[in-house]
Amino acid sequence: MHQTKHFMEYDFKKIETEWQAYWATHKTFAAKDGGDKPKYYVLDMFPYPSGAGLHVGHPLGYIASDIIARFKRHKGFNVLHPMGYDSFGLPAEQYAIQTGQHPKITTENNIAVYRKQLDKIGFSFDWEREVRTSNPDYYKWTQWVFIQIFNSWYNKNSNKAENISTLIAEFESHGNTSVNACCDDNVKSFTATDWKAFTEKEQSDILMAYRIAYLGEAYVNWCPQLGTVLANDEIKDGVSERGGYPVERKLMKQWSMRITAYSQRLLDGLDILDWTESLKDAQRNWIGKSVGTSLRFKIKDLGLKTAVTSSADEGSVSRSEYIEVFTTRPDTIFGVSFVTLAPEHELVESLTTAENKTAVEEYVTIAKNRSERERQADIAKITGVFTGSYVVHPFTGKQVPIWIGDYVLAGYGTGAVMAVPAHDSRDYSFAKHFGLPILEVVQGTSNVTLSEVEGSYDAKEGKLINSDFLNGLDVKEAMKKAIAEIEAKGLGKGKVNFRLRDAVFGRQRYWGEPIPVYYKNDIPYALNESELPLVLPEVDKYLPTEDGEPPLARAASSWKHEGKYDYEHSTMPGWAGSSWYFLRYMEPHNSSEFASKNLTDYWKQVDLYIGGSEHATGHLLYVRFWTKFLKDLGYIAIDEPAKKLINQGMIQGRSNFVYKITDRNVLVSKNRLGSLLSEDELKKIGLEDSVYKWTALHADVSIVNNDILDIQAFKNWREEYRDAIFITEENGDYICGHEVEKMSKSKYNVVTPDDIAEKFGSDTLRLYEMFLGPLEQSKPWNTNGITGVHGFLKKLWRLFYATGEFVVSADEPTKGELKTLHKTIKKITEDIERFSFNTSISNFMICVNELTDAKCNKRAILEPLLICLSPYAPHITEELWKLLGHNESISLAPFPDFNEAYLVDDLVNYPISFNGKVKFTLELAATLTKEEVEAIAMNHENMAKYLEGKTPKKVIVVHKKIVNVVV
RNA sequence: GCCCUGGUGGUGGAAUUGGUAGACACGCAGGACUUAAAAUCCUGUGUCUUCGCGGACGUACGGGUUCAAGUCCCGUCUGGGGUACCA
Repeated sequence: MHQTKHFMEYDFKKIETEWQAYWATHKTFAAKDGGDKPKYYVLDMFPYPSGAGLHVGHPLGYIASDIIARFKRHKGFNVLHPMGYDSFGLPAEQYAIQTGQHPKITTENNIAVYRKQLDKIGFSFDWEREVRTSNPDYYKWTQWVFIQIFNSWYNKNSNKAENISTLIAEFESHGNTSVNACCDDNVKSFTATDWKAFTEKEQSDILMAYRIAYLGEAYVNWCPQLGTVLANDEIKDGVSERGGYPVERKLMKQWSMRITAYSQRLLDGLDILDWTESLKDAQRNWIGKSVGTSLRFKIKDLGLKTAVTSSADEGSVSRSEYIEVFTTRPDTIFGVSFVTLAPEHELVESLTTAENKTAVEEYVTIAKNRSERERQADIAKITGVFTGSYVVHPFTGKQVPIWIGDYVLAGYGTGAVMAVPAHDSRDYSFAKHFGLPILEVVQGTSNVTLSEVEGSYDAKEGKLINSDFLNGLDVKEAMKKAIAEIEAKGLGKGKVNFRLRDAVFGRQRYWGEPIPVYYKNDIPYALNESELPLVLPEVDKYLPTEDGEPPLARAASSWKHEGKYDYEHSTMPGWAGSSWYFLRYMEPHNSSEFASKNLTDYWKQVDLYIGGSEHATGHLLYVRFWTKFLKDLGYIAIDEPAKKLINQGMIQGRSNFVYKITDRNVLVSKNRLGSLLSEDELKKIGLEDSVYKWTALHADVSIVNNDILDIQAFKNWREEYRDAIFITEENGDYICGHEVEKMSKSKYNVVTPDDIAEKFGSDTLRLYEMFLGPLEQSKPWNTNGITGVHGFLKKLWRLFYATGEFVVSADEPTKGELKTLHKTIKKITEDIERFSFNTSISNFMICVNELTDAKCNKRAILEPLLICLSPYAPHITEELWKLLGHNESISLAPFPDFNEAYLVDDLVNYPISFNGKVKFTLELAATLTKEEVEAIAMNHENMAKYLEGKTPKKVIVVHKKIVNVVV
């Protein structure tokens, strides 16, 4: 008797460990490199194995992708579903700095923890293909890609990257005058003869200006405390994301990637991708294309000394007589009331008149030294200074003052703007602040003039006024005409600008890929492919050297190329390894190529990519860039890494609080706060009256159940509260407060998947995470409903064990049972295909509820149901599948076919509504025509009651849907 | 500020193309089984009103389109995410 009982219970722990072991030993989920089946590649965004391990938020996306992977296998696809680790990164390095432990050890330990946690959830990853970016046999190929990029230039004529040798050949035969490349702005022109006469160093410098991976001067976010450069997305609120240290702007020689060469293609590529519009919008904004025109303003000669510029320019006139601006609103040219230069603008000094010199110098010094952080802090503060000089308006001939303002950025456009305060809010604020004129030239549709409202009219709609030859035109026409006029007069030309900046590629850190470059006579050379990998050397400390060199400068003196030449001391940024990893999974153990062409051709691109939206503008732009680059050079056949992409929402933490009276060891239950305390209580805690101050303290969520604190557990948890007095509710409960916050250790609100798996099993965890709500929506974690999905699994189990023993019947299913099954197959398939996992679980619940009510234990129904459910709850379904007598894993079974015939209803339930409000319903034969339905409804006994003697104006019958009577 | 999202019972959420709002689950209340608890099962549960039948209201708010609006349009409020003067 006892044994039978043990058998009939759903023993998830035993089932789950056994099946996880089975999948591992049978390599059930290994992907095949080819075959007759169509391929399907499902990828999760690369995790960084942090020391804290996984919390319940992390697996959300993995569970979704795993369901898809398993579903696609049932549907007959050859599925590639790999996992690995983006294992270079700052936390392990910070830990190394603090403790001296090699980041490699830290990383390995963390990975071991991750792996154990992942295995427990029952994912169908092909672990044979695991990759780690910090392994030399992986980063060998990251370095190889770098060398390809270093050895390439971007040819605007062919509109793709080409090997640098084609550029050198062009230089040797024609110089650079007819080269149409993406390169540094200030490259001088030279002839073939010049080129041949240049020294090796000079040639190297020139080529550097063309390379797609190049060493250049760049303003970077320098973090002195970390001794490294940070990317924009590694900075939050002006301080480093990790560590929270201040960050300043600094001009440094840095390795960079000419991603800007790909701006237009990165933008265009978005159109064909099946990504969410919001994600695509984020990328579009980040790339920031603006179409406008360049325009030169002649500087009014006030007897200033001749301006000196560093760059030669096209055209016959020396640029020093002009200020060039970029504008997207050439139509507003007659509204220009001043011109503003960035403080760093090269003409600032020469344009400053003697009487303004002191003020300008003072301003420029302050503005230049203001760190990014300060500039962000008082963004609202308007600062600027007048130079004393003027330009001449190209159409009116009037003089226009030249100002300097730090709202103009040196790095965008030309570093100078034509200010139209009436139609640009930034110019408007500046003009208001300094009392400069505001000239209205666009009349909005509202007919309200600017003097009647505060602020500028920025919209690109309306008619031009006060604008000479543009008068009466609408904005669009005026733009065209203005550009035509500007071009005709030789003042400028139509131009496109991008907000996207080149990406800094060097980090002054230890724990990253060494950049495969060495320096000989001050010239950087890339390593030969045969010399890869350049292995990360050992160092005594993970800090910069005393004279500010990166940690790699600490490597043994023998760490030199050919024993003599210094290697580059910077390492690659975190995004290097993740920019191509999806390709390595296609052939992770290839030692002669990053992946062979026949395999990249077979797997092509990721069919479904799941990950967090925080990577919208970082990782996802870089991986698109590298993919396009590798395509250009012919290494791969596709130019977008992922066809479809879904962002899973964040799972936030739900923190609990207890309330402590200041200076007393007394904790007050939430609902008693601010209420009167009894005489007894006051006496106990030594207070005169019920007025007191209190603070909220985080309580560990694991000792709080439905906001009720386990007081004893709390005392055990916190030594200092062992003797605390608890002011509870009347029933003796201590109620905690709660708040939604980020899940983190310091807030004691972390829930790990292990906790859940221990209590309810991994199948329950998987179902519950999906049941919580739509995948893409953010939501706080809370276990309130978990018993519901756990109960569902038990109910499923009981379908097989209704009598206490495992019994299934071979009887023919009834019409009703078949309907239940096929309705479920249909819904589940639709739901999976639109990634609506929460509703599919509801549908499974409905199905099991109906089968339970029907007392159905028929094999013909339960077998297909198990297959449908197995992507969601793989362990329990494997077990029941085996008990049904199968020897092979359920994951190999084909998905059941859906048969519409079982769903056809004989009757339709027609709601009868009056003016849209439903009053009663009618069950009518599905075969009835619209007219018959109308006739039956109108003659129904209830009709008179609701018509209240009125004649219906109109009756609308929507076939098989609804009847609406208009009265 | 700008861009993107969301706002539906006590709670998580459902309603796929405009066609019975609140599926499914939690919680709560009552009941069955049990010495008791756990587990399981049954019934009820949007709000107001009514003894009840029923009726009225109801998808953030205000308008509109429509025979019919959670769904479409206009305006407002509000939660969350991204971005930071990009001319």
